[in-house]
Amino acid sequence: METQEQDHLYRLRHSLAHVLAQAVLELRPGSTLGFGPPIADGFYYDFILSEPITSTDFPELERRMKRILKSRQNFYCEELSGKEALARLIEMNEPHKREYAEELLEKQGLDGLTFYRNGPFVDMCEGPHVENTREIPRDCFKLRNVAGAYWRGDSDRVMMTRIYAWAFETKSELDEAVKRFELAQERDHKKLGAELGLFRIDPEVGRGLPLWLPNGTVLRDELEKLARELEFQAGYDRVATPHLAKTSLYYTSGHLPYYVDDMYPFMNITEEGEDGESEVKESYALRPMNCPHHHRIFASAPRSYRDLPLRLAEYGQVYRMEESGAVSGLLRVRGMCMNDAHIYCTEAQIKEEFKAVMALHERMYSILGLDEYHVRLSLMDPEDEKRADKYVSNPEAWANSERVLKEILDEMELDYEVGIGEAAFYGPKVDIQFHTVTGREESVSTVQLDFAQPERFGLTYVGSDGKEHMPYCIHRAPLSTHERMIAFLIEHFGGAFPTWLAPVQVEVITVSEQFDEYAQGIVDRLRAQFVRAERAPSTESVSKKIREATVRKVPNMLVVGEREQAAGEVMLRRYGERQQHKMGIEAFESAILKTIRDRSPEFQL
RNA sequence: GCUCACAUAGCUCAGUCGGUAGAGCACUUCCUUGGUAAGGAAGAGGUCACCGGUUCAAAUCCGGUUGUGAGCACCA
Repeated sequence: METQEQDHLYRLRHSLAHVLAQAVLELRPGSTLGFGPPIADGFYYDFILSEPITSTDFPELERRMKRILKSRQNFYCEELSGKEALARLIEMNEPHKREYAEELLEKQGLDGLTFYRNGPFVDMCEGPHVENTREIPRDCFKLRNVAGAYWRGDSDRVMMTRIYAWAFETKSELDEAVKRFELAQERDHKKLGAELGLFRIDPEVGRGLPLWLPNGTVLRDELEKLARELEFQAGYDRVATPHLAKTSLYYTSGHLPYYVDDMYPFMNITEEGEDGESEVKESYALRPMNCPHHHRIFASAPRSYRDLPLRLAEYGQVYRMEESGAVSGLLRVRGMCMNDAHIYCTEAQIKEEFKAVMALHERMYSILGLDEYHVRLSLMDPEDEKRADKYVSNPEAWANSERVLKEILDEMELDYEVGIGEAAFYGPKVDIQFHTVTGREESVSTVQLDFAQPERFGLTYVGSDGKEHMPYCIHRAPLSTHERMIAFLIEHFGGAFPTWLAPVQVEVITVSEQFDEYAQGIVDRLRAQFVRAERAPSTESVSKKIREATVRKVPNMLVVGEREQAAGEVMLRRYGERQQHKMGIEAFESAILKTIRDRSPEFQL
């Protein structure tokens, strides 16, 4: 039953895509078609338009679509032979459809193709569709936005105009989805980041180079503290390395030439040669990743199998010249600080270390309250295996590490999807995928088993047999970068962070100025215990001060007046709760210290 | 990088037909000492993103640049 419903929704969306195309061809005669599939929450259709369309044309398009729905058009399916299909597409003057048809017939060896007709509109399409447009409520869809999209998802091909739309079975489901989306936008990390004074991206400093404001810096510090503690317990050693290195380091690492487009241009120090020409004396690069520095630390001393696994950890700042259109808020930046570590181990230790890394992920995410993510095994696309610009050539090692990663995930009984073509240039990886509140998917963490770099760096350890062996390297960053992780945390909590993470943990609010001294005493003793407590300005009304603290999403408010002062008490008002709790100062202090120490999601009364 | 849209006070926004700029909040000062989401008053704050063009006159129209957003491509 449920799948039937879903099938019907699929057919409805798919049919609406044809209705949209029909309306667009009415409004912009001479336009040609790309693809128009159903997607989550609706559908889209791609066009090459004879005249541009913008969202100001949406009312007119929607009117036309409704008229088409009302006109009770039947959907007819027609099967044509390959020859007939191509002839039809030529006649229809649909070059992109024709290109795709040729590919389907030649490469995939199909005998024929189906066409669907409804009213005057004909489209080459697999179907399925509804039987008649009257099955589609006239108020169950809404045009959403217009965007550019490359034909066949290929940036070397033409850019088409894509019109997105929402579509559901009923108007109420549509309204709900639109409402949900609008609410999600309220949680957008860019919006909350500005409102809560967490970070700012200043064009004067540079695109994708966020400035961390005091409140946001608290989030970074707390995350670093979390990582330091859990990684200490997991046997990591902390190191610290510079943000740049000689360019030659990246030749050794193999990042050049694969990665050069993502690196800031090199800093060349020149000197005038004997011929008067200036020549490059030294060249430095801002690092796009931390691994080469860590590899040099591994190489800084002779290593024995007794030293392994060696786990080198650092919150390392890296810089990547992301393309201008990719940069967005904190999600895609050009300067970022990564919860990085490299684990050097023997072949026999790989599985145990990898599993420990996955377990560390789970522990960190459970503390942060993040439970909506999925695991992706990212493999190379076999079609691109030979492409030297895409993947390091070492078929045996690729196959080997692919097998090991699969075995580990299966042994851990983790649910995971497989992402073909998502591998790193030097090996397959396990990615942890999150969705933003508005539905965009991003990798938060990447775990990689690296066979290539230890070899390129000539890393070795002396085994129990007295001979030199090459270590394996596991790259991991469970807390991602500060930038991306904090973007997700802001959206996850809607800016209302749990006490341990909150920039201001306690706001002390006096009923009137005469209790300022009492309030200051509370602030002082909490701050002495490293609780981030503040006193609200004393010249405002109580209501105003409560509103201010609420708007700033401070998790704990303490209201104090005559009654509290007399009894040595505080009145605790938690963010989002109306119920208040009266308690002694000592009781509050020990409760909040425990809440912070345990990183508890709720205040422990 | 590509397509489209947008850019007015710290923030959210208004500004009609082209006639040299406005509100609320925030900020500063004063009054108010108030018991649970905005107490009152006054003040200050702008090269209307930038550069150029059209015009007697440009926030407004045109072109370019930069930045931002959505989407596409990219994403160790």
